[in-house]
Amino acid sequence: MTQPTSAVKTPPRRNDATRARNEQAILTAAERIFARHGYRGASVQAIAEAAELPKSNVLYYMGSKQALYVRLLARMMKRWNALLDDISVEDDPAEVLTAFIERKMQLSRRHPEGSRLFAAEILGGAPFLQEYLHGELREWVEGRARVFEQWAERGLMDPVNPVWLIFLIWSSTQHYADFEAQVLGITGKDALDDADTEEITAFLTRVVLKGCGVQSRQKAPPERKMPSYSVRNDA
Amino acid sequence: MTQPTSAVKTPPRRNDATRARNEQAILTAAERIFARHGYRGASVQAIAEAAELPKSNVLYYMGSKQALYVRLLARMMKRWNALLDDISVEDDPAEVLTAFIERKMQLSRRHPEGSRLFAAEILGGAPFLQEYLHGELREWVEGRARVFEQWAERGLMDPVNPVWLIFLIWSSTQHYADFEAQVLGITGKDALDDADTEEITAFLTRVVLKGCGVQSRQKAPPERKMPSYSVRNDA
DNA sequence: GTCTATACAAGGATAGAC
DNA sequence: GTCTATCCTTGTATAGAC
Repeated sequence: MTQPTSAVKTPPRRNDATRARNEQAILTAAERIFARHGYRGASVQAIAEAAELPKSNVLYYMGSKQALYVRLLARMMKRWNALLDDISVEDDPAEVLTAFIERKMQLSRRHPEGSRLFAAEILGGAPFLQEYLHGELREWVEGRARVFEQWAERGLMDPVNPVWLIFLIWSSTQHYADFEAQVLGITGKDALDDADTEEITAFLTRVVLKGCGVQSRQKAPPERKMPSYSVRNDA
Repeated sequence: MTQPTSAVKTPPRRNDATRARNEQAILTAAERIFARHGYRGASVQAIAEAAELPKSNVLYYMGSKQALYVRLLARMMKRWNALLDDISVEDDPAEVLTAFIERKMQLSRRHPEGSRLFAAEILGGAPFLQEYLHGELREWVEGRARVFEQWAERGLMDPVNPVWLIFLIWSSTQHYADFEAQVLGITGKDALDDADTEEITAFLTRVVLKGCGVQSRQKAPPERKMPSYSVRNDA
């Protein structure tokens, strides 16, 4: 960014690719280390080793440990915001809630480290995310909550507290990323595959929709392929 | 333990009370610090300051940072086990699930720091709890799962995957301790009071029971006081 | 632009004074 | 039994060699 595009002296040339590659390696490694040990517990040394780079290289690229951490948090918030599209009273409750649960599950599944990074930040009292939680996110929740209330008034779902409902969806989906170690320990699996994820998504969708008495205003109820699991899936 | 009960020379006498008081202070302080920063991120220094004792005093009483941490984990597992009573097919599904959700909420509410300590441990890959997760806890889950399955066979509830159901209850209740910072940020509250906790418990009970088609084999359905919240409870 | 060498604070743990 | 002083490691960050 600081370099003119067509400088007379072009010393950094093939280094652009190196830089991009190194930055990527650092970000990926750091997300894992921060997720695992929290901000304080993570050491630049450990991040550097995971990225297979010298320690000072990490600081050279990222400026400081804190800058790196904040950058990762921002990246995760960006991913998060990407699936927070607007909804209106006119939308179909069943469809909206189904899509909500599905996307949230996918986010946790695609970015488990980022998910845990976020969790660790909140667990520690959210020192870097106070503003976000009290501002942007709160407004988003209130907007959705108002729509849920209107649906309830129109008899499209039970009159449940919409905020608790949002928390229910967040927590139950987030669980599979944040508590992965527990999930794997109990199920005896090495990892959850796509089939597991689909089954869990179907289960959560079913319970939430039925539990809140959500009506589909379209044709058939959107109850996805009946999640009556066929075989017990432990070790 | 190393001291004979009736030694001729009884040098430690009035110190017993001091010791008990100091140990208690350390355990309370350490639980908070470990919960907030994880095992690595927590420093003995910070724990000592929170307990208002010199650093080496903490190590003197507890032996080492790791011993202190393990002790706190064990204490939390003990609290946890205390509410894991046995159930049988003969029990009433609605009652059992209601009690389950209620107790789990109470545990998170009474011991939020312990709850977060546990969460941080799992988030970090559960290095100290591998055995517990793969052994004791797994067996407990399997036992309960079998009962849920039998209930489903008898038509007392829908044939949902019992393991996902247990995870749903764990995650949705745990959320209010672990993600407290987020919950407070979004609701605009300073803290959740007893009324909030009761309302949330009622909401979760309702959604889970209804969502899983749980039948009460007794008289009236155990739907606790209808949780149709009356007033929006944000700031 | 990259990395080795180093500065200086904070980490866990212990020896020894009181 | 308690706490000060100290050891050695590890932490973040930077200066300067290449």
